[in-house]
Amino acid sequence: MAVPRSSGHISAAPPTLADVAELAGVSRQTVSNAVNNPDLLRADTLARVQDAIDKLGYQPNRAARSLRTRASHLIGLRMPALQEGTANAMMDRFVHTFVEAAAEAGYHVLLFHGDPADPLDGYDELLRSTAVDAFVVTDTHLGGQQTTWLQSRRARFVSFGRPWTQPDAKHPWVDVDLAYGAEIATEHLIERGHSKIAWIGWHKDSLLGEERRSGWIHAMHTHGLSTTGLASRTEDSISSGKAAADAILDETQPTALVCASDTLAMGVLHSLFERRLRLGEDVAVVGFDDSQVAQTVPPGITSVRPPLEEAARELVKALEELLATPSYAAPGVMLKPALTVRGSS
Amino acid sequence: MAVPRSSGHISAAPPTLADVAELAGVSRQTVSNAVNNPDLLRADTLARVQDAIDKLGYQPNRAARSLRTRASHLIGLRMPALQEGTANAMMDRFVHTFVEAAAEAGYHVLLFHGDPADPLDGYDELLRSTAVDAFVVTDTHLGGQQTTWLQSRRARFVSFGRPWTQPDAKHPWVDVDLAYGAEIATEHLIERGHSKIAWIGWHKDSLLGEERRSGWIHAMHTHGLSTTGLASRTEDSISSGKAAADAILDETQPTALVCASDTLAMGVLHSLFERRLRLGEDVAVVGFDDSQVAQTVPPGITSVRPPLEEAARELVKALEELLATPSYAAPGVMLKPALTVRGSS
DNA sequence: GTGAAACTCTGGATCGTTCCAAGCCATGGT
DNA sequence: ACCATGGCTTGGAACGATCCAGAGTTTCAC
Repeated sequence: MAVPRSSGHISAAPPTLADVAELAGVSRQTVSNAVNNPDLLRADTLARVQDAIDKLGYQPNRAARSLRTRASHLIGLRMPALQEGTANAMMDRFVHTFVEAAAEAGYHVLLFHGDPADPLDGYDELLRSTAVDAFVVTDTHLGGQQTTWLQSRRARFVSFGRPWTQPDAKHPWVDVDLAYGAEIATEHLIERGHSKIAWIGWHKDSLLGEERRSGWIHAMHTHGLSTTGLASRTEDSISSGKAAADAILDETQPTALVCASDTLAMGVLHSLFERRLRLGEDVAVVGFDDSQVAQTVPPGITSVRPPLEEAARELVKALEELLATPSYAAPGVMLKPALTVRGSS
Repeated sequence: MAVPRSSGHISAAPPTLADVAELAGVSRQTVSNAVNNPDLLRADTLARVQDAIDKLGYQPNRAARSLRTRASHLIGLRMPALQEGTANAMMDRFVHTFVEAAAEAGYHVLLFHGDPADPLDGYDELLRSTAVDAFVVTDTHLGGQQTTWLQSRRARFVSFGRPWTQPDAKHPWVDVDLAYGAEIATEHLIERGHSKIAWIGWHKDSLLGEERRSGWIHAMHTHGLSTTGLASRTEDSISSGKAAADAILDETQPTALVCASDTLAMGVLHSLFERRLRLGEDVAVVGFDDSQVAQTVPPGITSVRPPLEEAARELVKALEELLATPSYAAPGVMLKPALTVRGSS
């Protein structure tokens, strides 16, 4: 249009490539190259164009660029269901680092919402409208519906969580070895002199639950300790954690408990509170997730801390490769958690 | 182009408006109208076009639409700084409802990250590249930098948090009346028979802190109770909450404490834990924010619960109006919190 | 039966960017 | 002096949608 803009700084309509080109006295394409392939330009031309860009405060229009390149530089993330009344806010930490790492790689995160009852809801629309370049899927342990569906649509995605039910899945994934987590938690308690160490975990049909439980069993057996009468399986809620603790404390009188989640650990704390037992002195407790609750409850709950920051960064790395080479098939990455020791043990 | 696509369902390239038009035997514009202004079409034509749309699984390409209409249907939200070691994860609840409400209004949320040291970082790029239609600003109590800057750039935005330092600000905002929150918290304790009720709050230069404190003072004075020696001002951390509680419990021996945050309340709990005092029996405690920690710690901490869900919905409503009528100037909305009573009082 | 208004539908231009193929201009070997 | 070479730059076309002005069709009053 060649309509000269006053300053470009506070003007209502942002400057375009053509404006920059005119100011610098070059063609549109040269400006585009200056932005995307600076090494194609002669040094003096580049400098001139850069000056014009800075002067106008030019930023390429995202919609136009997306349209032409068929890439939005957006990564879709469906909001995990919010669980009130539990201790688990770890998604916060994950999302935070993910957004940060994605920004460094030139991607922004598109948060969307889907009907909690339908794990697929929301993906389709974004995919069809080419609104995002890829997805991050988070709740793979609830069954592989999302990943199989996305694969069938040839959508690009990475998952935080191994493909539990599809050993042949080819998408990149990152997960945390929580069997190992349960193992170091149990061994920590053994080192502290405990030998009657109970397990409070989730129902048998929870893949995650059985995974964690196996770590406890392995540690116990390695050290020649019996596990009979020491295991309990229940819902992931405070009240059922309390009920399980009540039962096991009455029956077997363990001196320490390993819980499959901080939520269950809080249930145990409720049981201890009622019995007027002192946490960390009369009974030791270890939780999972290293949630804010574990961090702040006096005297602090020892907890298995998943390396969410590292997981987020690994996922972004995988995404970059995936988007650079469409055929990219990464091996999954399994990360090891660490134990954060606090007053409860 | 008129290249016929095989099925449109699993094909790599999504169907376009032209594909639909060809299949339905109408022009592109007619399809566009079918999507955006269905009442302009004759009933039978509309049905025919709809059929074609369904058959091909057509969704308008977002980039193309954005380019032409200059609207991205994205709302920018800068990730609030993550505070580990505090009890405050309320942003989670807010963001969740916000994303949900925004989705209903046809908007998605673009999460971005900015240098924590620079409250403006990140906004500029998105604004210049016309990546978002508007922003939601959240931390207004840290000073009005973001809002004044956005206003000067003529950006559209709403804020969660009143314009503390600019009484003449014209953007829509929603906030929670936390002076009222402190008031009902204090009155709740008075009703339970307490009269020596201490306040543990933030430093004097914290606008939020003084706001909440005034509610406590008001309630105390209304009931003819003295506040001398009962107020304490400190950092928002567990350790300083504990220190403040230690000091005030030694000096004035209050029977109840109102804390400006759940984090401070947890500090108090640490102090009680050390002194072997029973929470809710020997000493009553009320917190702020109704965080997961307050919900889960035995026997539960009574806490002032901000209506984050309602706030998020109000903000989306304001956004819709703002984007519909650019000159829209809403009065701010002030919401009242409620008290969630638990075992700690 | 006729003209105008109302209703439907169409084709071309456009949003701002990148892709593509071709053009320009020095350089250098013959 | 000439043509090939390669580095830089250019104008036109395209991405997929909507805006706009106009064309075709129907409806209805006179």
